[in-house]
Order: sequence, then structure tokens, then C-alpha cells
Amino acid sequence: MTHAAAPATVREFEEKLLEVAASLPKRLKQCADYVAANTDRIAVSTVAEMAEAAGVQPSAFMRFCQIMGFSGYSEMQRLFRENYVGGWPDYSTRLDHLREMGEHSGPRLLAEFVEAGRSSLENLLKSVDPQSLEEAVDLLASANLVHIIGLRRSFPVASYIAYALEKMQVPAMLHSVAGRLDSSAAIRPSDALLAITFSPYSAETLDLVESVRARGVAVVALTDTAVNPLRKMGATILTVSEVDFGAFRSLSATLCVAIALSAAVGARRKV
Amino acid sequence: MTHAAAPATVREFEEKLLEVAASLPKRLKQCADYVAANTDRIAVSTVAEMAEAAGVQPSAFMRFCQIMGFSGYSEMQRLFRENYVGGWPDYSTRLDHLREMGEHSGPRLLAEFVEAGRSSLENLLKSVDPQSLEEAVDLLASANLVHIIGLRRSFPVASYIAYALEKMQVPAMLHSVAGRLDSSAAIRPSDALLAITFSPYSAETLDLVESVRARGVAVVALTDTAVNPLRKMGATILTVSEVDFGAFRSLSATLCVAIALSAAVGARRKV
DNA sequence: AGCAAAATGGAACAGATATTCCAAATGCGT
DNA sequence: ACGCATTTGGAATATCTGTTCCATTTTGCT
Repeated sequence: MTHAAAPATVREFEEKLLEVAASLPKRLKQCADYVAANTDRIAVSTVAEMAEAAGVQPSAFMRFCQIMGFSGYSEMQRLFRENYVGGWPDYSTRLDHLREMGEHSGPRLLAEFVEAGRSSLENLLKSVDPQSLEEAVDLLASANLVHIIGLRRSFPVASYIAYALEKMQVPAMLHSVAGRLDSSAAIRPSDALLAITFSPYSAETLDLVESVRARGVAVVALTDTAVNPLRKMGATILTVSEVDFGAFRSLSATLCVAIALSAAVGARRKV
Repeated sequence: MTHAAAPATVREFEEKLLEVAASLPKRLKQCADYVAANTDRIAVSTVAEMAEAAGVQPSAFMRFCQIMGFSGYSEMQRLFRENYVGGWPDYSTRLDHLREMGEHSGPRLLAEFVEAGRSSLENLLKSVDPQSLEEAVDLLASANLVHIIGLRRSFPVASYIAYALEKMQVPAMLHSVAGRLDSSAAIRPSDALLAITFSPYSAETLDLVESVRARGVAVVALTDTAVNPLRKMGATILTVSEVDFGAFRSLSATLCVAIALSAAVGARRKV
């Protein structure tokens, strides 16, 4: 009873499950039914837990895995663990490998960054909370003037947003720290501030956010982790997790949010 | 070193992380940073995997768990496994779900832009000619000083490249037309110019390219179609076709090339 | 520079988990 | 009802994972 190759994707898994389920004896059928209804639990449960939940012995569940084409539970579990959250085989180590191999050719690097970008985008839909996004759009759309700050590596994003808002005739002002000028006085209570910052957070951005929050100005933050100094300051947080490797941050996902945010604000204003 | 109660919810966990992160030594800080950026992976990874990804020893990661208030990794993992609400429904269904929302809602737009970005990236590997890319890397890596120009919507890309090159200590200069100053005199024959421009091509960029070409300076162009004014001027052309959504250009693919180009130039220089 | 305290790496240990095997039970055809 | 084939339960085993401990290195202070 050597069953063909093990499913390589979740979809294949589901097809195989369906195909196999009909001709299964009682206990194994229980496994199939439970798995069909709780596919997601495979990634985080032990065989013992799965077996008990399905009402069978661990050994029975084991046999089920083999019938599905895997060598055992561990192999089946790996499929679901890897596919969980974009299923990226982490990039920092892959890029490390690239370095070690001395493989610095442009095309090779490009392929890597394309992959990183694609993963970031897939991941994006999970890491951005729709509700926060709507809230952010509301805040920015109802502001008198939208102030934008983003320094260093966030500057490209900030400048893109400034450009997009300008194109849609949304009043916007891009802040920079050129010449150490402090333009925070330009930010009025009826305005809103959009801050873009990623770890390590630049002090200038944090300072600006803190000072305008103290004056009760609404702040939307586009940032990397849910845990960061901006949360404490009462900003509306949009989280974007991006694959980061030293100086090489693929901004794909971040820019995507930036565009969507700009477009939504523009659309809301027009109505 | 018994720290208070262990966090009982993910939110509590994040708060604790934030609170604790500041006063942590190097290796433990690495753990905190990695966890902050990949909280979701705790549920499906082993200590060994987490430790390696964070770049520390398993024992260091263990200590981190204890500082967070757990008895060990297993207890910390339990929190995330219990709160685990599968990566399912997966990417495509999630996308569909977002699409069902109101016409101009933020999430809806985000879904569209993610799609646009993804297809752009998919096309990218086909539209960029490996040979031209290598040639571009050569030119820029052997230049004395790399000049970068990109205006309006290309400005974010230009500023990103300037930032990346700076980070890698490649001598670079970002040109802008602020104040109508003409800094073309700064471009010497042994330098190279990287021009980023998309239809409609901005006159300032074309002018600059023309004037430096007349002086025999190497020019690399990051642009959209193979047929454009820059080709005639003898520039090395990198073509990026980007999928637009509405009036907005998703810069995903363009930025991807920009990163790869910068990284390759940086790597080439170091050798 | 010299000392004490803190942090770190690595290997040894303990515990849990997956996996296998075989005896007992069940179903099925004659 | 009998015997054969299939299925099942449960305990024994092998492997993998978490955890701890201690020698070594690093850091901070006088």
C-alpha cells in the first residue's frame, strides 16, 4: 500500500484527503473527518492531541498520516508549519548563504529580492489590521492638513505619499530635518500626522510624534512591529512586517500600504 | 530572578516585551527584536529554530523566555498555540474577502495594490535583461562617484538608492532640482549617472542625461519601456514594466530592481 | 589595569513526542 | 460457525526538543 508522493501544498493535501476519505475504515475515517474540519490545528498540535480530539489512538492517527502519503506525523506537520504565514524559508539565512557563496551577480540578487518582495506582500494581508486601516483613513481624510514624516530609510515612503496626496489635491506637507529646522509649529490641532518609522526608530520622528500628541493632534503610524514606542503615545498603528536584511529592506509591502492609504484618503476626501 | 506573572494574552505579551526590551543585553535584545518582528512564528517553531533565526544560542533564547515571565519556551509557546487562529483562510481567500468590502474602503484598495504589486514582481524577472543588469552593475561599481537623479514619482526610488549606497559606503550623490539649482557640473567624466524616469519622462532628467552623455559620462537608466528617449542617448537601459492600478503606479518592481542594483554594486565594490 | 558581576556559548541531561510493533479484536466470506 | 484478513489498542522504543549547568568571555567599575 505504497501511496503516491506526499502532498506538497495545502491544496494537494485537501484533494488527497477527499479522494482517500471514502474508502477508509471507521477509526481512520474519524481521523479524516477531524482533520478536514480542523486542518489548521495540525501545525500546532501533537499527534497525541490530534488523536484524542479525533477520538482515536495515536497509532491510528499515525497510520492515517502514512495513508496520506507522508512518512509520519512530523512530515505532515512540516507542510502546515511551512505554509503558515507566507511560508518563507527565512531570508536572512538565505542571504547569508548568498554572501558565503560569493554569489554577488545582479540577476541572482534580483531573484532573491523578488522572492522577498512577494513574500512580504503575501504576509502583508495578514499583518495589516483592516480596522486600523479604516481608522487611519478616517483620521487622515478628516484632517485639515496632512503632515508626513519619515526619515532615512522611511524617506522614500514618505516622499511617495507626499507625491500621491499632492496628485489627488489632498493638502499635505512633507517634513524633513534638513538644516535642523523644526517645523512642528506648522502642525495645528485640526491636522493629522502620518509618521513612518522602522526599527531602529529615528529619534527625530519619535520626538515629533510625542510633541504633537501632547497637543492632541491625531497620529497615524506606519511601522514594523506591533510592539514599539509609538503605541504608548496613542497613535493609530499600521503594522507592516517586511523582510529586513541589514541595509537591504525590501519596501514592497510598506509602499503597498502607503499607496493604498493615500488612494483611500484621496477617495474619501472627494466624496 | 523570578519575574512577575507570565503574560496571559498576546497583548500582555507585547506590552511586557516592550517594557523589557529596553534594558536587555545584546543577545537577549536580538531575541526580543526577532520575536517582536515574528511573533506569529513562535507557535510553529522549535527553540532551536527561533534561536538560529535570531542569531543566538538556544540557551540564550531560553533565558529570554524566562525574563518574559514564562518557565520556559514550552510555556511561552502554549500561549501562542492556544491563541492560534490558523493562517487559514489562506492568501487568495483572504484577498477575495478584502475585495468584498466597500468600493473605496482602505482594505479593498490594499487588496488591489497587493495584487498589482505581486503581478509586477512576477513579470519582473522576465522583463529585466540579465546582461543589461550586469552591465549596469559594472558601470556603477567602477564609477568614481555615483550620481542619482529621479524626480516626481521616481524620487522615492532615487532616494532609496541614495540611502542604500550610502549605507554601503559607496560614494553617491542624490540630485534634486530644488531651487532650480543645476548641479550637473559636479558630474565628472569618471563618474556615472543613474537616471530613474517613467513616462511621462520629466524634462529635467532627460536634459541632465543628455548633457552628461555629451561629456562621455556613463549613464544607466531605470525606466519603463524599451523604446524611449534615453536609448538614443546611449544609456544602459533597465526596463521595468509595472502593473498600474487606476492612476497609481505600484513601485514594487521598480524598487526591487533598485535594491538589487544597489546591493550588487555595493558587493562588487567591496571585493 | 585589575577585579567583580554579568552575559554568553556549548555540551550534557531530562523530558516529551513520534513512531513502531505485536497481540487482541473485529469484520467478512464461506 | 469457522478461519482468514483487516483493523485496532496499547505498550515499548527511538528520536527529537527543551532545559539546565558550568566554564569562558565580555562588560562595567574602581
